Amino acid sequence: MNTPQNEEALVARAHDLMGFSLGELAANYNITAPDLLLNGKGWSGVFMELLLGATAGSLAEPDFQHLGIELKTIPINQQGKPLESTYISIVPLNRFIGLKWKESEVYHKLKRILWVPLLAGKTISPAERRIGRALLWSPTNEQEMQLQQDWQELMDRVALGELDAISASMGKYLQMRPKGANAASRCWGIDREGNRVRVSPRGFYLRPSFTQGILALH
DNA sequence: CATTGATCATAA
DNA sequence: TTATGATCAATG
Repeated sequence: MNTPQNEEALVARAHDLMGFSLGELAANYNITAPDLLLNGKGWSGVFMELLLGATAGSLAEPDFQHLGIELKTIPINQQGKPLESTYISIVPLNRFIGLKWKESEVYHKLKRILWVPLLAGKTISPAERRIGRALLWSPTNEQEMQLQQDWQELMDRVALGELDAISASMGKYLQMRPKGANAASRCWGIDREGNRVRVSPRGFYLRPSFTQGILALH
């Protein structure tokens, strides 16, 4: 799939997909949707990248590199309410020295997002999910201030090596939670004395209360 | 029933 | 291992 050359083309392409189920669209590509969501958690996101022509692959950059736009699918119920939090990026546990908000991966991804709602639910298979109205979004000044505050509070703890003092209950909009294959996963981090140590990987997530406000705008 | 901590699939 | 894409499931 070729990549859209501008925002308008990207949004138009996303709107053309509205109303289709992922199974219907997958058939056009001779792709089979996973039977169970458990075994294909990320499938709908990857498939939407294909449909819309994303270019970043597994790079730590916005999906549409030339447009500076990040793509996020978001599961919603019939009332339009998000069913899950939204993963944004990995937490830099070992390369955060001097890191400023505007240089962070979180900021670069959050500054412009194409949200693609998927009508979902426990009884709806991946193939049965239907595409809703896509929405191109950027945080308001007020939202960005709060996001930055959340990020700073969490990263301050990281910088002090106080990972054990961080819980998912911190952060008004942006939270920090485990992000790994399992609880035994390890990456490099810093302890309170500044030593390199093995720690469990974390990720930044947007709370459903925040994304609900975004989707409710339209 | 919303939330927090844990988990699944895949690429390089 | 670190990154992408996310949702699961135990718990309060």
